[in-house]
Amino acid sequence: MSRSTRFPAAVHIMTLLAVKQGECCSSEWVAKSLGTNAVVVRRIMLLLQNAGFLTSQAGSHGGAMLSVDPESITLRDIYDAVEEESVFCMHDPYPKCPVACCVKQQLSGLVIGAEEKMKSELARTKLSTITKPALTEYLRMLS
Amino acid sequence: MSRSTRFPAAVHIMTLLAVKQGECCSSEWVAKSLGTNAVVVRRIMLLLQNAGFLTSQAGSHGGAMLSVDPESITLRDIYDAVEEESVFCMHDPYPKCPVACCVKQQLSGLVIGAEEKMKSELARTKLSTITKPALTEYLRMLS
DNA sequence: GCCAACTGTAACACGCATGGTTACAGTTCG
DNA sequence: CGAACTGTAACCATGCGTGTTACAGTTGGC
Repeated sequence: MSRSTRFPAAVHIMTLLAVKQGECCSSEWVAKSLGTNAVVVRRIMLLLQNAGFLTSQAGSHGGAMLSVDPESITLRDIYDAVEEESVFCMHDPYPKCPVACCVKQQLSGLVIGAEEKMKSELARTKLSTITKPALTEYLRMLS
Repeated sequence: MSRSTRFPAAVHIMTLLAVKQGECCSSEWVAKSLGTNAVVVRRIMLLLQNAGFLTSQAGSHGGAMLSVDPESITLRDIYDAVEEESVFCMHDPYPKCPVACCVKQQLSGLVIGAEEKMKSELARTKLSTITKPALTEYLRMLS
């Protein structure tokens, strides 16, 4: 896979923390649900911490906890927190060709606009849209 | 660079052919403007041929020619022709965790929608929007 | 104070997509 | 026939993302 799975993983992490609201979750436990390694989870959690979406505590009985209301952030916020690269990658045309330069310049603006539309769509969905049904599923499993 | 430069390169190629409308352009010549190799150009040209956007002719004085009106196709058409992978890549969560499965299922639909918005934005721009100013630049260079 | 259970972080291996490059068979025109 | 092309295969280098191990630092409980 050439594209990053960080975004879906980050949403997954945030949802798990939301479901376990109030409890500290160890990266080991979270990694089980993601089907991956604890270190991978901690790497993504660091990005989410930098964005202020969760806090983590070292030491025994430590772990991570949500520090925002799922109602107050959107999928775009999560996307921006973990995915810095643009989905488009410009090539590097011959600088002395006027056609090449013209194309590059115009296209640059257009792809930024297109990517922005994608992010705007992500912004229309609150994290709670994901976490609420997940909580329901979780409670059903417990009973 | 992990993301593909095929889309910008393809738009660049189509623009060069539009500017040289009626003439056969060799992949060697196109490659100069792109700042890359002739084989790389031919690889992308094959995708554009499959989409019916250009035709190429083997043999001496061969090369490629545009086979569509720049007014009649959009950047989305070009994007779809050369870029098959989704920009989002789902992770593979632990299948027995109800939260994991719930997140994956919901997110799948949402990211498809977001990507569609991006493509829709590309569809708003005709190829001619790029080729017209490029032609102007080209003519200015000749004079 | 010590141990167990955590996080943070570095280091390295691995797989995979992309692009660069060379090579060569096939086609076409003069 | 030879020159100038395309189409295509083969191989390498590079970069990114992920998996994995290892280890220093922190915290709570005994």
